[in-house]
Amino acid sequence: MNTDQIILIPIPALFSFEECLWFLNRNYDDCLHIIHQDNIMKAIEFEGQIFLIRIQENGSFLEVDILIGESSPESKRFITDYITEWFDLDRNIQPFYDLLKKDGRLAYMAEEYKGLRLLGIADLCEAICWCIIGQQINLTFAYKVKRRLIEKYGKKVDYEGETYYIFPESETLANADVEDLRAMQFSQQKIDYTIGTAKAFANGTLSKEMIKALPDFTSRKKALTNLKGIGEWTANYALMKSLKEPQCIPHADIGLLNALANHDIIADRSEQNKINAFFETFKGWESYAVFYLWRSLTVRV
DNA sequence: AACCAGGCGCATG
DNA sequence: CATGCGCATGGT
Repeated sequence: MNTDQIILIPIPALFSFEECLWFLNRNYDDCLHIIHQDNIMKAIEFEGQIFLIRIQENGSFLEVDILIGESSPESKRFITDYITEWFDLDRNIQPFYDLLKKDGRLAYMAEEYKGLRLLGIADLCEAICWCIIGQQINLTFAYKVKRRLIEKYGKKVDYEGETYYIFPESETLANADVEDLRAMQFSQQKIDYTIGTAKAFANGTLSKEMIKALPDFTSRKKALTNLKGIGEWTANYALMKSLKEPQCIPHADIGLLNALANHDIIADRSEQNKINAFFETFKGWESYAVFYLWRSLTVRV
């Protein structure tokens, strides 16, 4: 490959590409990336152009190959930033590991999940739509619905017999056909929420930059929950995945509650005081604690 | 075959 | 503010 098509990104301490890939894969069918033995491929868009990138480990670097798309200083900068954010490479997670090791129930995670990073969703609209799809249904089904939506409305690029998709533009979703969404097994409410969210992004009422610019966590959450279909759970999830806010707790998340119960942190779902006390000990790292608890739900064989 | 899913909005008390 | 209900349907 032409060296001009290659980007090398230094790997930070406490980073495991393999752990991250495994989490992205798990046992679900996510259509926004394709994972092979030792690399991951994904289509992303920059200035109206679709890029296909392949990421793999190369010594102490992540090697990014630009398989489709014009390599330029600008596009390389964009891709580097994109991957840095996606894999949360800029964060020093040592303080989180120090907290993990202090908690007898979770200390094992510092070894078993060593180097796992909070995987992000760069596009805020995508993160919210994904939440809406996933509300109150099982993940296997949620991924099916997501795939139907993306295959119908997303941009795509073909490469060596595979198709790589990009989450639909908010403008496209804002004008999505209600009957189509029903056929994809969106409930009527979720159609309203999804199109409403897409419209807010499309008409400029809402944007990631706008949310970022708000002064504090509470006001950022409030700006999201003002939208129909975005409750406490969705707002926390979206801020965690898209803005990488460190203090997100998707209260009432069924997976989180199950994980807390598995670790004997709570006995049943009503023990809010115990949940609060637990997260109090992870002050400033709540999102990471949640993410690692989610990780614990899928056992590696 | 009943019960559960990475919830939310709205109506009540 | 807290609780309860309908939504909607696949997965286990």
